[in-house]
Amino acid sequence: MTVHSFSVKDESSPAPEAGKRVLIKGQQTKAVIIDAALGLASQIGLEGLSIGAVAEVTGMSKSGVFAHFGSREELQISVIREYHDRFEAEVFYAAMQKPRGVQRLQALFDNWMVQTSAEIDSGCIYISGAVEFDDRTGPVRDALARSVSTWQTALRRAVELTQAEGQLMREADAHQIAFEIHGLILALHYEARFLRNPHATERARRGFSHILDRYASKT
Amino acid sequence: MTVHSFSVKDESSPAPEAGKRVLIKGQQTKAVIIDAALGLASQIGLEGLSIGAVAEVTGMSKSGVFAHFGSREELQISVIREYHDRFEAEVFYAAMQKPRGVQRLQALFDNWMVQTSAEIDSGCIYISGAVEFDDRTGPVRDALARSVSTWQTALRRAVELTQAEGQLMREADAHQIAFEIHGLILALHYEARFLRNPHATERARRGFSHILDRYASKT
DNA sequence: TGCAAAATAGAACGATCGTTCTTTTTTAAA
DNA sequence: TTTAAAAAAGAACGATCGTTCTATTTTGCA
Repeated sequence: MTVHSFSVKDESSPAPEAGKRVLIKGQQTKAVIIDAALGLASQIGLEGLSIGAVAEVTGMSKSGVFAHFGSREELQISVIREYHDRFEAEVFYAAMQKPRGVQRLQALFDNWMVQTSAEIDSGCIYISGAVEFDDRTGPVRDALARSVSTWQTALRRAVELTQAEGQLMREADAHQIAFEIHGLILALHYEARFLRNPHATERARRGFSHILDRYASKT
Repeated sequence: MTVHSFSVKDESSPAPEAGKRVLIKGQQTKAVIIDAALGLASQIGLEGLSIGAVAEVTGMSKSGVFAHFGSREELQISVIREYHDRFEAEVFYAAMQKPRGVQRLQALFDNWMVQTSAEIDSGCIYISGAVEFDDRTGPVRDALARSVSTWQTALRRAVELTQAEGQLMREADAHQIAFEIHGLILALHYEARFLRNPHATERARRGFSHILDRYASKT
């Protein structure tokens, strides 16, 4: 209820005073664990994420890691939450400083591209997770689907704002536009990460401008 | 060398006479196993595929299943090969009876859509496998990448034929067109399978016609 | 029908998994 | 500095994994 935002902000923690150390030791460690777990999950997927591997990376014992979460599922959900927050910050909020309309939409797409095919390792949890959990049920799948849906809604709103600004056809279906944009990101992820195609980024970029052209308001 | 075809046909088996039983018992069983394994892999992925699960589904013992392949990797590769063959038959060859050009391209896309989001269970191994193996190396990844590349080449050829027929701009980059089409299929898979969005099929279809429009030869 | 070969089963291996329980160490407030 | 709580480690559990080895059954040709 309080967790997923993308534009709706609320603080659920006990209001930390600025500049003051409020994290007790356990919470610091937990943050380190989640960071390591996110790194691992980005490479080998949420399903491949094992507590033993996280323990090894962080230099802790398995039970030490486990104690912070109580179950592997809770660890996975924490990773999803962390990814959500970073995605929100680096893709969504980073684009919000652009003026609404096509500039902001372009910034969202650019940031999304970076997040999806970042040079080093990464790999997008929203994409790998969708494949891993599309046949499963349970809290992990729910958390993932909710996070993805939140982002999709935010993207669609950006499209609608662009329409409202008169830079995209008002009659167009924003869902359809968002669907086609999503496809470009997925193709980028597929080609860049799996097939190691160096032209993928340029193709996605051109595809996006094709979409803008197609739905451009006829002046 | 002899295995991946997509338009180049050659027989590597010892020429079975029509209508005659040539499969020795073991090969029949192997075919049953691969069929079951493909079904499992379509649901839980190539990485989730376990010999124990295949044994249970087929009513055999683990070692009985294992003996046919010698390793789990070989089983995975066999599954990829089987998927390749079915994909080729149901998507590629099924569309080859259409006249070259936009009709054939449309048929390829339609067949591909069915293969990707078939109502019941399924799930496309080319998509899930790409996510599972994008950070790995080895023979399984190689087999998968080779099979996908073969299909992409076939798709691109169909685009080029459509250009040659004068139904798509000759100046357009066939790679770019294939990239955008691929994106629609990936978005369809994502939305239909993970998010259970019932409108995904229609959106993919419309996206495809948008691509045809955009690259249409200016008459 | 007999018989070698092929196919399958069964048991066991080491490894890794998530999890539980117990013990030790570390933390942070009094 | 004392002390109770929090954090972390350590050992062990049952389960499952791929694989190996040996024994049994089934096949298909002579």
